[in-house]
Amino acid sequence: MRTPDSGGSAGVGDPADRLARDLADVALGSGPPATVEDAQALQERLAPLVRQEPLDLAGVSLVAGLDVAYSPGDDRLAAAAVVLAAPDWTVVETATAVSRPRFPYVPGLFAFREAPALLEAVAGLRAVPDVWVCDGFGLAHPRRFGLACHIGLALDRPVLGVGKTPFIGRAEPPAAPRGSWSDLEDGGEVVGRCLRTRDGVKPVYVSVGHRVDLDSATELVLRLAPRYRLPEPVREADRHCRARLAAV
DNA sequence: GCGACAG
DNA sequence: ATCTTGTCGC
Repeated sequence: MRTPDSGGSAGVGDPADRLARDLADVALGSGPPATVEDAQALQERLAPLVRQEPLDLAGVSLVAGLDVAYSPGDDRLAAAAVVLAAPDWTVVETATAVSRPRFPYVPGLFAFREAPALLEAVAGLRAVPDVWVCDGFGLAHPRRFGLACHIGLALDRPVLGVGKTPFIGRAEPPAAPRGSWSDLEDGGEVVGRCLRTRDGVKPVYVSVGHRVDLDSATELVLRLAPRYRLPEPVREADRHCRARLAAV
């Protein structure tokens, strides 16, 4: 039985566990931070909890994709969580949630806008994916704690981020062939990878969210994008959240 | 100080 | 994110 002084791995009284609960509270609606400063401080406290570790790709049979779409007319937004099965990435389950943004769009604080709705959609899923793919960044973030990290810690599952346009850092253009990549560097450290998923087509940016490493993330994204620039989970999630919004 | 800035 | 036509290329 676990007691407060039993020591060892994370218990409910642990600092790490407290932070994880703070994050879940924020993400699930006990209210966003009151100020930009509070939000940034929360990210700084949580960033050290991100873990990078190899992911056994041979054991990956279910992959989830997450994305959000905004309504042109009103202030609604729709989040989608989709699950695809290996090896051909057929969609096997989808869940969506419609809500309103509770935090303004501030570069770097993106997650406080989208994570609540995304986690609401995730809660409607029955499957247990082996790894999750977010539309956005993870460690490639000013405080090394982007959306993919928020989701990763909230779920305590392997998560990686795929961005379409550069946010922070610098990367040399990868060679033209699909599979070529270059380091995305910021402040003297490698925070992600600039990866070419199609011959001669604009690259994507891959970064670690939680419980994966860059090599695993890169290889997985490549496998998830056999035909289009963006990985299938992200494309499907994008398709579903838009459809949900259109479906009044 | 100024510009840049995921979705 | 969203507002937006046609067009070049595989």
